[in-house]
Order: sequence, then structure tokens, then C-alpha cells
Amino acid sequence: MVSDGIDRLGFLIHDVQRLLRKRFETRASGLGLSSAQWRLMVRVAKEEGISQARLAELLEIEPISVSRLVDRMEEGGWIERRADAADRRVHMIFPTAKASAAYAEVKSLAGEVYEESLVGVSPEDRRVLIRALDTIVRNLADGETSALKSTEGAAA
Amino acid sequence: MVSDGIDRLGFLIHDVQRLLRKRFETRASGLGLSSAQWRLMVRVAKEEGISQARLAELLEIEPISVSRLVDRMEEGGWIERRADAADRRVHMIFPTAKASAAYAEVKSLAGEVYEESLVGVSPEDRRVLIRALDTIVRNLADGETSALKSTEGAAA
DNA sequence: CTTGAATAGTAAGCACGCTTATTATATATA
DNA sequence: TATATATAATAAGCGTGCTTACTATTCAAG
Repeated sequence: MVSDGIDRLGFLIHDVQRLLRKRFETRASGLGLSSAQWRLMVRVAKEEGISQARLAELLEIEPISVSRLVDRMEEGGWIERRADAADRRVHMIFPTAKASAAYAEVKSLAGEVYEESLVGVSPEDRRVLIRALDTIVRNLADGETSALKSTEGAAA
Repeated sequence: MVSDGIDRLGFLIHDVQRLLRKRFETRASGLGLSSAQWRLMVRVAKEEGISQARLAELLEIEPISVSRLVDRMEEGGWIERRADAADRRVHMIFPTAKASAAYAEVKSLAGEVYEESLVGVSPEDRRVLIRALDTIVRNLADGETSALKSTEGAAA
């Protein structure tokens, strides 16, 4: 316990998250896509016509947060809302042509950021890192919204 | 590259940060102290009378963000601003008695959250995790504000 | 000493999360 | 069928970050 640094875990995770987000958004600034918007777009690309309620489950944020994120993404021309004929409460979310065109580019851009961040970390240590982060998510998700594990299949 | 999960790094870090923050704030909810406020309080406890500009450097956030964070913490009775006789531009920040009384308790509370999050991660893997996170911070901090490394000596 | 640049802090307004409350629609039950 | 409950989405207002622009004060250069 003397120098393992576990007492810095929260600060470290906070810093890493902030720096990754900043680097990604700097790279993607030409597109005008934030990291929150990118997370949502990944889900919409995988399941076109997904409802906002389902997005809230998958992203593990509140429906109202999805509502306003979708507002901004609709203004930005990334997605569009369409009425669901079967359930008039629902807004189905579809990617626009602009979003489909940008998807692969943004995905590879995210990959570049990850590679830059991991310079000097061995393949073995990368596996340990990912496994440890997965474990932390599982440990902390107990008693959460019981949605599917949030990063399952995120692939970006 | 097939299944190392590096393509999920951003999503994983994002989830871990969100879950750690949520768990901490749930635990600390009785105190009315957010994680951002706790990060600032750690710095003030280490250096009473620190200026807001210096806090902005150490926390790597903008001075205006410190200004408003300090506003809310002053309202909450955690810190107080005092004029600096030597430089009338400066507000020196001091912890209140309430803050000093709560400090040790919150610190051990943070430690509990870290332990809960790391259940099932071996001591060796914990060391790898911390080392990898440190490396990521160093890699991404290049070209940043050039402040001291943000988590150096944070000890919480 | 005076002027100009640098520094400390704040204001206004935005992004993205939250809680609490409301409206519209579906569904289940008496 | 009529009513009660649940669900989808949104509204209002707040916390914590940001950018850009401003004031007050200090310091450096002439």
C-alpha cells in the first residue's frame, strides 16, 4: 500500500478521460462532432431507427439527456427523428447521409488517438489494462440501471 | 488487434470515470461535496492560502471554472476567500473548520470506493493498471498547459 | 514616471450530464 | 369499457466544464 498508487486511481482515471476526450475533440473539430455525440452515433449506426429510450439505456444516461443530445445532433445534421407508425410516442432515430459518410473516418480517428495514448505500453500490459477496466466496470455496475454492459460491442 | 479490446479504450475509460464519480458522490452525498469540489479541496488542504490561478494550473481547468467552483464551495461553507495583502488581484483560498473536519473522512471514503472497484484485480495487475494510466497521461499531456503532472502527489 | 504587457479574477453564454415534473400515448386491470 | 399504471419524450433549472471578452492590478521597459 506504500507506493502502489491506488490512492491516485480516481484522479488518474479522471485525467485520462479528460485528456482522451480533449484529444479526440481536437481531432474531430473539423467535423463538429463531440465525443458524446460520437458515442450516440455509434449506437445509431448499429441499429438504425432505435428509439431515444433505448439509446438512454445503452448509453446509460437519462432520457432527457438523450433528448437534448439528439436536438443538437439534429441541428448539426447528423441524425433525424422520424415518427414510429406503430407507437406514436416514439421517435425513431436515423443517421443522415452525412453521418454515414463520416462514420469510418471518425472511427479510424478514434483508433489513432488510442494508439497515441498507448505509446510505450506493451501488448501484454494493454491486455491487463483493458481487463482491469472491464473488471472495474463490472464491480461498479452492480446495482446500476441493469442495462446491458455499456461498452459491449462498442467497437470504437 | 482482433480481440485485444483497445478499440473500446475510450468507452471503457468514460464508463469507469462516470461510475467512480457516481459511486463517490452517492457515498459523499450526506456531506454535499461533489467530486470536482473534492479534487479542489485536496489542493487547498495541501496548500492553504493557494490562489485561484494556481488551482487552475494544478487542476488543469480554466480559471473561470475555478472561479465558479469556488463560488459554490464558498456557499457550501467548505472554503473561504481572503484578500492577499501583497497582491490585491489575488484571492487566497482557505479551508473552513468544516472542511478540515471532513477531510480525513472523505479521503478514507474515496479509498473505499477504489477498493470496491478493484475487487478481483490482483496486486500485480493493479500496478500494471496504474502504470499504464500514468503512461497515457504522459503521452497525452504533451503539448498541454505544461503544468506539473496533474495527479502528482494527489494522494486521494 | 508613464505606458504597455502580463496576470488574477469574473461575466456571459454554450455543451452535456443531472433531478424533478409534465404531456401524450399505450397497456393492463377492474 | 373505463380507469389506473407504465412508458416515451420533453421542459425547467442546476453543476461543472468550456470559449471569448472584460476589469482591476501588477510588473517591465522606455
